[in-house]
Amino acid sequence: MKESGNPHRKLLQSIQADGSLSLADLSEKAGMSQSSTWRKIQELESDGVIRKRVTLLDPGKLDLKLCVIAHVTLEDHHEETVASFASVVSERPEIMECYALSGAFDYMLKIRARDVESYEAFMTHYLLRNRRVRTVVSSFVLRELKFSTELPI
Amino acid sequence: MKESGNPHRKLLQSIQADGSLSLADLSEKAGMSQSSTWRKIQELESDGVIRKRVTLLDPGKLDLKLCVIAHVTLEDHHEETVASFASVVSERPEIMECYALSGAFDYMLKIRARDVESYEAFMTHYLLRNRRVRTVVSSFVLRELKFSTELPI
DNA sequence: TATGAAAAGGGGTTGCT
DNA sequence: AGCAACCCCTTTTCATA
Repeated sequence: MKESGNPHRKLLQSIQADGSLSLADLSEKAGMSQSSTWRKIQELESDGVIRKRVTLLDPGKLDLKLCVIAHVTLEDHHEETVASFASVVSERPEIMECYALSGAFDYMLKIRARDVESYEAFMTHYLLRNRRVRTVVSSFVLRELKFSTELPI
Repeated sequence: MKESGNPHRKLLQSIQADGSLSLADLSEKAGMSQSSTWRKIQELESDGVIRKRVTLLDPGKLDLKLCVIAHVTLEDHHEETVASFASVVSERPEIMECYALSGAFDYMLKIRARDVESYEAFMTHYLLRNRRVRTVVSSFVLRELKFSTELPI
């Protein structure tokens, strides 16, 4: 919340798109000095605008051929029920994304697994076995048309 | 595809989790020499296992308060219909993820917008106005429980 | 040929103007 | 905000098995 000038937006766009750019590259793209660019990045980091830097890997090349979109409803919304579900979500690395939703389902999950068998095993073990989970509807991903981490800024 | 030893897995996990780690950090975590670590990373990059390095930004801090999960069905699956939809998906930055699904709906989309009004505008303009789109069911994200780019390896 | 060590170079970091 | 020095990290080269 401040001066949202063009250079700062340019900077954000650049670091979003490519985390390996050098300060020289970034300052050129943003049209600001190397010093200001560096200081701005520090500011963005301490303000939490920059969450983290990561390396994106190719699931297919790492034997994670299966991606599933699962919709879940719980039996109730008591605090303990919700907390128990949330803890499964945070603990299991197969669950890559999870959102509480408005509408017919309580949650949407994006899950990655090696194959159908390992997904079946994961699902039975961590979701279906849980008495608090009422329904799970799984849709298999046939094709990934887009996966971007770049926010529309 | 070859010797998938523990050190290589450790390396992949480390670069996934933190894209800002130095070679010294990475080689220590993986338990291999700096040289081998460097060479392995080069290999992973040219093999396409490493897709890209990015910086993750906080949507809330950038006035993108709204996240929507939308499910779409098309009127038909003729090549041109599918291609036209795919081009909208690839062009619009608000659409951050899109997957072709098995089951009741053809596609699932994750969309980010500033607020309900701008989402409504985007949706009307790019989805509902498209004659090839039969239905769009939007679920608003009430809470993000998890968003991870780390594959379960 | 593959691996590790250590030199050489470039870029990030810091202080000063 | 810009400049420049420093230092660390990346990258290359060389030596060894």
